[in-house]
Amino acid sequence: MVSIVTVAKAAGVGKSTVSRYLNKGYVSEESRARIEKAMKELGYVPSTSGRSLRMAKSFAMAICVPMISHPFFSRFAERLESAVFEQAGEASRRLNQVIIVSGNEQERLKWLRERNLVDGAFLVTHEKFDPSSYDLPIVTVDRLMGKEVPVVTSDNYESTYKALLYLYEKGNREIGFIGGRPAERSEVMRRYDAYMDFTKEKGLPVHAFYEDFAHGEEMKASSLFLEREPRLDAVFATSDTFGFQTYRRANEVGYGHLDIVSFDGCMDDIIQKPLFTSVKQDIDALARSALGLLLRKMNGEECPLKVVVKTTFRKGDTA
Amino acid sequence: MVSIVTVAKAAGVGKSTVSRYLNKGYVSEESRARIEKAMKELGYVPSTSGRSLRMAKSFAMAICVPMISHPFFSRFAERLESAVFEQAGEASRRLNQVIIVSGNEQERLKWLRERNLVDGAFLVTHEKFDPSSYDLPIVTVDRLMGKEVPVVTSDNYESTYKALLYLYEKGNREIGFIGGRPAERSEVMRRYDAYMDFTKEKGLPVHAFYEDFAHGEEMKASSLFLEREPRLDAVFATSDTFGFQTYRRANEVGYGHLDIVSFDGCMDDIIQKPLFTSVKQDIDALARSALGLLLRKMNGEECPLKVVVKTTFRKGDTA
DNA sequence: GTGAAAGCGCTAACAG
DNA sequence: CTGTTAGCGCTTTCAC
Repeated sequence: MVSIVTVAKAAGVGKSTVSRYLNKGYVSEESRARIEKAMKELGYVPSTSGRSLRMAKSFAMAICVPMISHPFFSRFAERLESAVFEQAGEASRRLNQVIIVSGNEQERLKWLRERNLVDGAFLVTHEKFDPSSYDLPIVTVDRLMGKEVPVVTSDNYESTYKALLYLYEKGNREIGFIGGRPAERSEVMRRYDAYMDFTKEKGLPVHAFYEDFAHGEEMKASSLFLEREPRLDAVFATSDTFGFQTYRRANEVGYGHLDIVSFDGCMDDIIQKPLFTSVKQDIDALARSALGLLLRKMNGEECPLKVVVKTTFRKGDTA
Repeated sequence: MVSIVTVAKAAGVGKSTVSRYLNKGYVSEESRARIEKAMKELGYVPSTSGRSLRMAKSFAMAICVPMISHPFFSRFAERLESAVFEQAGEASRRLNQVIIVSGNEQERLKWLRERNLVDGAFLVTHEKFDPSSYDLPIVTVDRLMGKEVPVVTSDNYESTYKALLYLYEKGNREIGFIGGRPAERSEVMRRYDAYMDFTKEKGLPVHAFYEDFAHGEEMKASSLFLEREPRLDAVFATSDTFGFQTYRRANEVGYGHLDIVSFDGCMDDIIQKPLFTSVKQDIDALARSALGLLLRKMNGEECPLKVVVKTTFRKGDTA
């Protein structure tokens, strides 16, 4: 294997000079040129294990999601992964790999942490969890974990409010709300706040179905909801999965016309028809922001505690 | 940090004895007890970076998929990840982590390989690719890469044939076939073979739409297909996404009754209604088999070149 | 600016 | 069965 020593010999310098070159330390123009030449010729690539051992870092990070097969989570993971790879660079000492943890957050993260297999983590879960139990830089998406843990989120309140206004201005007066209530404090709850405020302000009746469903129970929830609320003319759903199931169920039971707006708007490539009218989260921006925050945290830099990413309203076929 | 030396001292033995203990070498009952005690008390956890450096291995593997947000791929990744974590064990030197590569297979795998960041890889892609360009143990799902690369796959031919027979026995005589034709040699093609054989044997007309679509083009393809074939009474789709889009499109244009069977059957949790009549792949078994093969390959053990996993036929609402 | 040397945690000879 | 030793590739003092 071609190591730093091989390069040093070929370039006729000491190995620490090569290391310094790699780490942007002071190196003369002369040495720099010879080192670069040697590296190119030998096809040198720095060894991550060497660095890891020496620096007690892994250059890897974990992304924890409840279920990787959920549309939003898988897309988030996808964007995050690209973002990490882009900034990894050629011979740098930046973050290299993303390890996906799907479910079992506590156990897996503990395991990875103990072995120094990750330098930081993103939490996109709602699992009950004590952040202080790990001394590991953490950034969450949507989840509020306390003053020290930065969170990246969408403008949940404003965009939900706007979507409701849209439904209202179309003439709807019986507007329902369906969604999963997070078990832990989460920015996602702002969507519910917006609904409650909106209905109050406009003097509309409240038709909310907001409980702690597991992912995968959307179908059941939607059925119950429509059964309980037989006179809605519109529904705001906190996720595509809820929106889709409500749409399906309404068709199935011949509910009559129902305007539907869903939050997320990330399933356009799977369900192209009907195109859901949605509040689209900017998943790419969420992922990039989250990465930015984590990198800062890991470097001990100043780090904002909250980043809000703008959503866009996309009119589709369902409202 | 508590290392092997800390443990050795506490136990009053040499560090190589501890190492031997860890690696199932010869250790006296006496030493074993003292080491175990010391480890427990100190909360020792072996360092992966130390091992990686010494053994020139990463204990990580890559799973390459075209798109992690595709239902089948994300579920496969999920199962694989659990399987890996289960066998990782307490203080073992087995595979530890799964690194997901979504898209950009060539570039990313090269990058990971150069840095010794993976010991092996699963390929679930159809990207054009020369396996010999990496000296890395590889196992594929469905894809045929040559005599040295083991493949895990479902009983594509038999199960497709059975599904077609089912449609036939329901009385259908105009049975269509829609699917994406893999760019590279793939076991998936056996589904098409089965269709061609079946129609020939039964003397049925061929209505096949089988081209090299990208993931995400299912909707367009289904529309074109139904336009071109206005008289079908049944369709066999090579994936849930194709099946779903065909179903949607047929409803949309008032196609008339159409029995649909889809391959995969992995979207039941997203699209619970209608429940698709499907040939369900046993994703968990596929993942476990693939892992088994890769582990063998990585250990240089004897390794079967092909493992076929049984599917099950599940009658739903669509046929 | 640069090189020599130490050492991160581990495994694998090797000699006992 | 066990301890000593060397060394994986790297970064980081510390003198020069």
